[in-house]
Amino acid sequence: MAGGRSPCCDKTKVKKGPWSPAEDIRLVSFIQKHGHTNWRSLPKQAGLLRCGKSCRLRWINYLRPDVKRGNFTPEEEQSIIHLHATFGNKWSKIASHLPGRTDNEIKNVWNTHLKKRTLLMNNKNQTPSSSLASNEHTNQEKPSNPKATQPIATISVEDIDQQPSTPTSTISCNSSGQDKASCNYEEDESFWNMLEPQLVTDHDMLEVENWVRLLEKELELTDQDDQTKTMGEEQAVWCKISDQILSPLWPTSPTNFGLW
DNA sequence: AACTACATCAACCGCCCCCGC
DNA sequence: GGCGGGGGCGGTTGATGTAGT
Repeated sequence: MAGGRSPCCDKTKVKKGPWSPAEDIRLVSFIQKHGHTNWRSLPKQAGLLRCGKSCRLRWINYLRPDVKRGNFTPEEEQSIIHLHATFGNKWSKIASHLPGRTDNEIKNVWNTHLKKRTLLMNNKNQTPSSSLASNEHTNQEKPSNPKATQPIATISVEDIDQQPSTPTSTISCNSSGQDKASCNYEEDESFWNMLEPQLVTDHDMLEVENWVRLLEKELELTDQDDQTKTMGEEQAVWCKISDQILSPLWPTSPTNFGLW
């Protein structure tokens, strides 16, 4: 890097740290309308004081509608162990075998849980359990297209509810507004359909714009408020978005939400 | 109840790869 | 073929939550 390439953004003019609900909404609505052809210019176009890379990370890891939230199932954990044995620290490669899971999430799970577990196993001179071996064939070579597979796991509302709630991880598949029934959205073809590129009509655009405007108005998330709201207030606002507005719409009624 | 240590995970940083010019 | 820019990846950090004393 001698000679120095230009930094991806002006570090003095970008906001760092946890994302606020208002920023999330801005990013989601912008990507819904325009997609993400250029991450570097996206923050400026979307009116975000963020680095393009930060936007990309936020979208990929948390805001994408197909991101699976909640605890990893034992099957997923075993898959990660096996895939790590095969690929090493190639987290994106491992993630490609686990639909809905991100490399960052997998990396975290490995570093916090699975690494220790495998070390313990190795110390005890044990091979992974027989159940693990039986899972090997079912999980190791998962096609990257999740549509072509059986669901690798079923996320239940209870699973998700067990997660510590953080104000920065909220536009997610959290159907807390629903009953305690499990959320088998992966089996729902409409869920996967919404991930496919679709023709965007003017009517769709209008609906999204209206939806975002309604949200911002209802929650008083105007630009002016962005500057003045305290973090606590933002968290409260975000709980409101998550519990009252997003949850009933997403993912059970993706068509209500947007354009995918 | 207060304090400390440990665990978790979202986010940042910097390097590398790929692709277009 | 070389160069530059953008995107992607992996390592690391720091804030926050939780358990233990």
